[in-house]
Amino acid sequence: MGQVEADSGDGLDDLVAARLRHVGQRYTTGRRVLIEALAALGRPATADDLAAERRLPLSTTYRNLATLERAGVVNRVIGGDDHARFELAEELTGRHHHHLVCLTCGSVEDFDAPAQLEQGLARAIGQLTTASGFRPETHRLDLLGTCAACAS
Amino acid sequence: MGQVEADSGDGLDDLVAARLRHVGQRYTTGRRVLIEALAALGRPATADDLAAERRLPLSTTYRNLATLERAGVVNRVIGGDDHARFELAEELTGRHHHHLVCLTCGSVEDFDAPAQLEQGLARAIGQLTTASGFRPETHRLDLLGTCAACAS
DNA sequence: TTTACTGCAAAGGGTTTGCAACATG
DNA sequence: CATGTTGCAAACCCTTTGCAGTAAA
Repeated sequence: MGQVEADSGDGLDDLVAARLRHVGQRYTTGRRVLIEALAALGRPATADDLAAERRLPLSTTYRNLATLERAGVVNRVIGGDDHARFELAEELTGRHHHHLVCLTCGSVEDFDAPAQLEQGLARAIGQLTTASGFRPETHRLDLLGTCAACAS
Repeated sequence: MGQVEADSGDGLDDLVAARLRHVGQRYTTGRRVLIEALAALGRPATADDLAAERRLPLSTTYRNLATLERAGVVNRVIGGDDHARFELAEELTGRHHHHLVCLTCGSVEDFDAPAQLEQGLARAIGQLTTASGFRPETHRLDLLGTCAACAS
């Protein structure tokens, strides 16, 4: 499918607005704030993080993150604890990546896999499709371990 | 570290008993039932599944699964919904594998990755160790999509 | 007989939702 | 004006825990 690229701030805004319109939703201030926070942070954040940093009510934060997820603008990420984390969808950032998950504090960082590994993955996934009834849409590759902060 | 193999039923029992003893816990009937159910099922199951099938109280099921996890006998698996899923640890089954996660119903199935892919993964992980402060311990590779049952 | 385990009921904690007021197209 | 959105508070639901009784070493 079409991979869309977003370079600077306002280009991203336009894209988000378009996607929201596409599912019959508005691009309100609260949602723009969330997008800005996610773009600025550059790694998966919990709803708590976002709500606290931008002084938003938790309920609205969750609701808007859900809406943005439905619009294909935000992705939910599974971390190391029971907090859901959110990041900008890869389609928006134009950058496929994976996650380093800290088993101690639950934090998540981004990490780029070598191209060769991605190719191997794609090949393996292609083979699998025929073997079982499962229809793969995407994959997630996480490295679980200890982050720099927790290792010290 | 040492990879332990478990062939038939009672060998597995002995292994589990040893691991439990090692953390000062007993191998009770309830725990044996859980291990049996997990071994019979052959794929990640929710606490609900296990409790319902074997007529066990949910609380005891959760508690025993936690104990078994602490003993290194059971692993917690992240699925497609908010239910935690559990499976026998790879050290016990002697079989490294990954998961097919259904985005529709949340179910999880096992799947073996090609050896070549695993090698590529190991290599990429090795390179990463030096590049960042993150210390990887293990990895998880999940294919997200639609299971055979939900595709129909 | 000491220590671990069970089962019930109640509490925890992240997430979602009902509802009335508000804002936006 | 019609519809989507907000914010508070309450509900939800998976999971954990306190406690009194039971079973195992």
